Amino acid sequence: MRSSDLPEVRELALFESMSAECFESLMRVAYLQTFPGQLELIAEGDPADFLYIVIEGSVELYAKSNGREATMSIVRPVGTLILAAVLKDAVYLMSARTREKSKILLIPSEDIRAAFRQDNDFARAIVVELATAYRGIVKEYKDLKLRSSVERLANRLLRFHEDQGGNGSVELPDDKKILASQLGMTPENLSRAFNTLKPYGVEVDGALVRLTDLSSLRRLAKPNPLIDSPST
Amino acid sequence: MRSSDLPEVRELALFESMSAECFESLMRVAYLQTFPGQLELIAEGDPADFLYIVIEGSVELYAKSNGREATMSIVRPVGTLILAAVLKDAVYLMSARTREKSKILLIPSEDIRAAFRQDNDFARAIVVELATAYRGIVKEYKDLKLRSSVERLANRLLRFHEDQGGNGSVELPDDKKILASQLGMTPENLSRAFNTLKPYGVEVDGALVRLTDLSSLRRLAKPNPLIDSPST
DNA sequence: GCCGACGATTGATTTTTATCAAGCCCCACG
DNA sequence: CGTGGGGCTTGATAAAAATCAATCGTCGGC
Repeated sequence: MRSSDLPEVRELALFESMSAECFESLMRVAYLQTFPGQLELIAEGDPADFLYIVIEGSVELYAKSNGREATMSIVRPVGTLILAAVLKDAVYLMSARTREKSKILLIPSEDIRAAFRQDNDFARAIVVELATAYRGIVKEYKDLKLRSSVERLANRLLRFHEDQGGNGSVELPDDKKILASQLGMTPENLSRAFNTLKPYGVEVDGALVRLTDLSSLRRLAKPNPLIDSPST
Repeated sequence: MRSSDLPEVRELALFESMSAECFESLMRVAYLQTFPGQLELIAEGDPADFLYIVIEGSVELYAKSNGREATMSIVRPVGTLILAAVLKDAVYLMSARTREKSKILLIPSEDIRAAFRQDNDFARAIVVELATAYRGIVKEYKDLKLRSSVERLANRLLRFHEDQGGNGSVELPDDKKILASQLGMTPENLSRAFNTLKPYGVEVDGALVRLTDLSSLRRLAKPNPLIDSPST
């Protein structure tokens, strides 16, 4: 494919400082594919053959062990999956499935590693990307270790609220089932957690949540920038 | 200080491919200091002024929120703390305290970032270090999200056992209080978890644990290389 | 050598969370 | 149009984990 097909990829922080030459040669070996929904793109344990970049749609990263399964995160356009495995030439630690029909760019990992060796600016961009990803998961780990499930939900709602402009209402971006798994609880418990938050001005109507008493919700949630702010 | 003072630092994966020149100039601005035990080196939220490298002793990384506190990890010689914050020029997400009298090398973060800009081999070494750290915490997050506390303990014991040569007995590297916090449980619950493992051949005597029925313990723990193996 | 602090353990109890079961609603599909 | 399945909720119950309280033992400091 040609790089002109995907200006938005070129604008990714990961690629924008890359030399034109390197970028072109990466794009030449890349595949742009459209996948149906609910398709397993990656199974954990498989060798990392490709770097995946979500162009349209969305992808769920999840992990399994014994019979259990947990959603790790949702990747939306334009975002990359599992850069760390690609760089280390290791196996994937997480599985990935499309949530809906999605357009994905696949770049062979050997070519990513070659570009990383050749292009110093690219190597530096990767460092920033990895450092950001690392700090992101540190925050999620703290969230899970230091808070109860009701607190996690309250803080997540406040974060959504801020992301969405902060006008008192929130649109849940995914199914409640997935939200529950992201927050480390069962769907039943998520439902009950919403009920617990009712006295704090949380009114649920399907995917729409109204926050009618923010100060009281904040008092309960005690949001912490070192856990909740998106990119500190 | 002179680089000849610390051959073991030069041998760190992070520094070994660095140019002699860059390494020398980093070492010139570095401080080697000895701290007493139980001293708070870093408070989360502070700007990342230094990269810390543990030369002797050990350092506990922990996080706080509301009243609660959780141990994130223990760094032993020769290991680095909070590289990601240094590279992003951000605030620390975790606090750090010495566990015992410890010798620490401090390198101003601005100098680390300068070296990262100048020395391409160093930039690449950082990528590997960060990717490894990222995958490490992904595993811990999976551990916490997908297993019960007894399973976490069983798997941790099996990992210690392997690290220590696998001769049927295990020496716990830290206080049980810290082990409990690392595993995401209270000390009381750790004690009870050891008791529930007794039928699986786990005999505790202080910091010494004897594993007398490995196959039965493994059957319970169901170790998973994508969670438990140190550096996959 | 004694005291006090702290780690560890145990028991009793409460809180939190998961599991099991049933029912509702809505939408896609025949 | 009806029907079936999936997402969601609710209730009842069970399991897991935390909390509170008390005790024991050890070790360092006075």
